[in-house]
Amino acid sequence: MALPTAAPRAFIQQQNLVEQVADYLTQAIIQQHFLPGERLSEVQLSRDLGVSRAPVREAARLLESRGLLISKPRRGFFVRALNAVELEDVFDLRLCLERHAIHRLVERYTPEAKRALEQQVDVLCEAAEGNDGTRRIEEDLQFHRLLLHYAGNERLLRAFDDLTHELRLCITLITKTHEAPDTIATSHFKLLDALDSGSPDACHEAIDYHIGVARKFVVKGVGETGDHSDEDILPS
Amino acid sequence: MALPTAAPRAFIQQQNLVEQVADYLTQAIIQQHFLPGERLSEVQLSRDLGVSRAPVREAARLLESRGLLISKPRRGFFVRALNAVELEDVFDLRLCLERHAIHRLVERYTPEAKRALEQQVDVLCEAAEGNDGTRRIEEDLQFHRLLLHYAGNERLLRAFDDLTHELRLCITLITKTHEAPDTIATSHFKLLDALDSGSPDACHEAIDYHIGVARKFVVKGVGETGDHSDEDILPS
DNA sequence: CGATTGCCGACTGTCGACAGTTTTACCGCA
DNA sequence: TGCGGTAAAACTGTCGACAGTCGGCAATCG
Repeated sequence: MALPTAAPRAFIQQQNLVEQVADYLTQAIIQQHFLPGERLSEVQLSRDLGVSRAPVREAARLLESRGLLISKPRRGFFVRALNAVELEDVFDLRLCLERHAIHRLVERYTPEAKRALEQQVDVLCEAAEGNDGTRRIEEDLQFHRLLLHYAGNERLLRAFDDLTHELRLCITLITKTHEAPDTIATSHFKLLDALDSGSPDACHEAIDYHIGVARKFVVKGVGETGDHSDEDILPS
Repeated sequence: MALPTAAPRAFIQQQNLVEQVADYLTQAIIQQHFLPGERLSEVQLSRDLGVSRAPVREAARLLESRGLLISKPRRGFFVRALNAVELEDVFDLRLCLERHAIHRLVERYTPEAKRALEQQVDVLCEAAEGNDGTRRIEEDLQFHRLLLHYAGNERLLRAFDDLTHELRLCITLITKTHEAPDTIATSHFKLLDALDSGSPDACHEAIDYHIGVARKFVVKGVGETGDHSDEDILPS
C-alpha cells in the first residue's frame, strides 16, 4: 500500500495523478530503482502506487515522449537503455542547441540575463563544494537552462528541456567521477567572459570547450560499464 | 453516430487505436477541421470516432508532446495556436538543427547519401510541378528528413521529427502563396552543390539561404492573418 | 440596472472490468 | 534428460461508469 522505495517524492494524493506518477517514475529511473532495459508492469505499478492503470499509462506515455521509456506494442514499457552511440548523439545535440543559443544570447545580452547567469554560477559553485551530487547536476542543468531561456527562443528551450531528461539520465547514471569544484567554476566563468566579450567566436569556442569537458566525463563512464545493448528507436 | 465532418480518414478499425486517433486528429488539425484555439471534447471525439475515451486521451497526450495540442488541467485539450513569435522560433530552431546536420553530413558524405538526396530532389521537383500542395510539402520535408538522417545522429533526427509536426502546421496553415517549381529546384540543388563541394562554409550559407526563403514565405502568410494570441507553453 | 451568489449542466480525472494476446510453466514423450 | 506442445497465468488494449470540478446562467440583492 505505502511506497516501499522512494521516500520524499511519493505522496500521490493531492493533485494531478499523471504528473505525480511521472515524477515518481522519473526519479525511480534516475536513481536506478528500475534498471535500463527492465520492463515495467502497469498493474504492478498501479498496485504499488495505489492508483489505477489509466494514470500510469498516461504517465508512461509522457515518459516515452521524453525518451526515458520505450513502448513496444502489446509488450509494455521498457526503461530506456542508452548505448555509447546514443550517448554521443545526445551530447552532440546538446552542443547543437547550446551553440545556437549562445549565439542568439550574445546578440541580446541584457543586464538582467547577465545578472541571472552570474547568480546561478554562484549557486552552482556553492553546490559543487557540497557532497550532494544530484544537486550539483541540477544546478548545472539549471544554468544551461537559463542560458537557453535568455536566448529568447521558447521552442529552442523546449527542445533543450526535452533533451534534459535524457541528459540527466546520462549524467546521473554514468558519471562516476566528479569534476573538481574549481574546474566547474572555471568552465562556467569562461562562458560568462565570452558573453561579456560580445564575440560570437569566443562564445562558440567557450561552449564547445564546456560541453566537450562534460561529454568527456560521461563518455569515460560508459567505457567502464561497456553497455553495448543496441535497441533502436523508431522515428515517427 | 457516423462521422459528420471528415470523410476519408475515419476507418478506425484495424490496428493501434491510439495511433489511429492520433493520425486522425493530426490530419484534422492540419486540414483545419479544428481551428486553432478550439477546444476538443473527449466525449465528443470518442463518440464521433466510435471509440472510448482512453485512446482519445492517450492520443491527445501524444499530440500535446508534438506541440499540436495544449492541455489545460481540468479544461481539456486545445488546438495549438501559433503566434508570429512562435512561428519565428520554430524556424529558428529548424535552422539550428539543419545547420548542425549539414555540418555533420559534409564530414561523412557517402555516395549512398548523395544518391538518396538527389533522388529525393527529383521526386520533389516532380511533385512541385503538380497541383497537390500537400504532397509538395511532404516531399520537401522528406528531403530535409533525409538530410538529418544521413547526418548520422539519431537523436538529432528525433528532434527534427518532433519539430516537423509543428513545421507542417505552420506551412500548411499559413502558406498561401506557392513557391514556383524552379525556385524549389534551384534552392535544393544549391544544397546538393554545397555538399558536393565539401566546404562547411558553403553548406552553412546554402542552408541559411534555403531556410530563409522558406521562412519568408511562411511569415509573409502570418502577416495577413495577424494572429496575436499569446498563450505560452509551460516548460517542464 | 449592475454585481454577486447559488445552482445546473457538462466535462475531465480516475476507476474497475472484460477480451485478446503474449509469456510462462508444466507435462508427456522421445 | 532434453524437447515440443499445450494450457494456464499475466499482461496490455479497450471500454463504460462514477465522482469531483469548472463554467455558465439565472435569480436575488444592493
